[in-house]
Amino acid sequence: MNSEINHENVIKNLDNLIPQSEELARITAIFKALGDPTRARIIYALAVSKLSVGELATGLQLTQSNVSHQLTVLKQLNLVVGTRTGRNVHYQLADKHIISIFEQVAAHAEEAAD
Amino acid sequence: MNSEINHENVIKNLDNLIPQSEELARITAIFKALGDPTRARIIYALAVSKLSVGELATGLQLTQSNVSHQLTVLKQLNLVVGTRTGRNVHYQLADKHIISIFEQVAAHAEEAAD
DNA sequence: AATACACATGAACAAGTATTCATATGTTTA
DNA sequence: TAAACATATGAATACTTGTTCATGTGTATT
Repeated sequence: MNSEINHENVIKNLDNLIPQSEELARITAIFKALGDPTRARIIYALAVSKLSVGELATGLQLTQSNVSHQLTVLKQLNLVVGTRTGRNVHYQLADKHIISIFEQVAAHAEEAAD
Repeated sequence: MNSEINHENVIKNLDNLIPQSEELARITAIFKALGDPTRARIIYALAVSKLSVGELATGLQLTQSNVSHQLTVLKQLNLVVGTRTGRNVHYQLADKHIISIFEQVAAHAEEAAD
C-alpha cells in the first residue's frame, strides 16, 4: 500500500492529521476564555495572589456580578478553583502551568509588536 | 516608606501588578485568534505542511473566502506568513514557537477533561 | 429569627464576530 | 489582450458573547 507522505496525500488527509472536533473544541475553549481582557486580568491577578470574589472586584474595578460570571467560565475549564471559607470564596489558579502559557504568548506578542 | 507586600496592599495595587491595557490587548488578541476552531485548524494544518490558500480550503473543507479571511487575521498577529509564488500564496507558521503554545494548552485540556 | 454580608445566577441588551455571497485584484497562459 | 486561475476584499447576516441589573442562595452575626 502507498502510505507515502507526498504533498498531495497531505492535502487529502489533512483533516485526519489534525485534532478532531471534540479535542479541538476543548482546546479552543481554553484559548477563547483567555482571549477576553477581563478574564485575562483575573488570571493575572490570581497569579499575584489568592483572592476572593470581592477582592477581585475592588482590585480590578469590576462589578461583583461580572467577576462572578467570568469566574464560572474559568472554573468550568479548570483554569481556576474556588474554596469557600465562611462567606467568602477564595479563588486561585488551578496550576501555575497557566502562567507559562501566558508567558509564551506574551513573548510572541512582544516580538510581533508592529 | 512602607512597601510591605501585605494582602491589603496587593488588592489596592492589583491593577499595577498586572499587564496594562496595551500589552494586555496584544496578548488577548492572540488568544482570541486561536480560540476559533477554524483558525485553530488552519494553524494545525500549517504545522503539518506549508500550504496554499486553495490547499487549505480543500484540505479542511472550507470556502476559499473563509480561509482567506481567517488568514488575514492570523497574518496581522504575525502568527502566519504568506509568500507569493506565481498566482498561489503559500502560508506557513511564523515560528514553530506557536506549536508549543498549542501543546501546552492541549496538555491542560486533556487533564481537565471532565 | 432576622438582618447583613458574600457570592451566584438568570434575563436582557448592546456589541462583536464567523461565514457566505458577490466581486475585485493579481498572475499566468493561450 | 483575452480568458482562466488563485487569492483578497467588502457588505450583509445570523450568531455569539460581555456586561449590567435584579434577584436568589448560602453563611455569619446580633
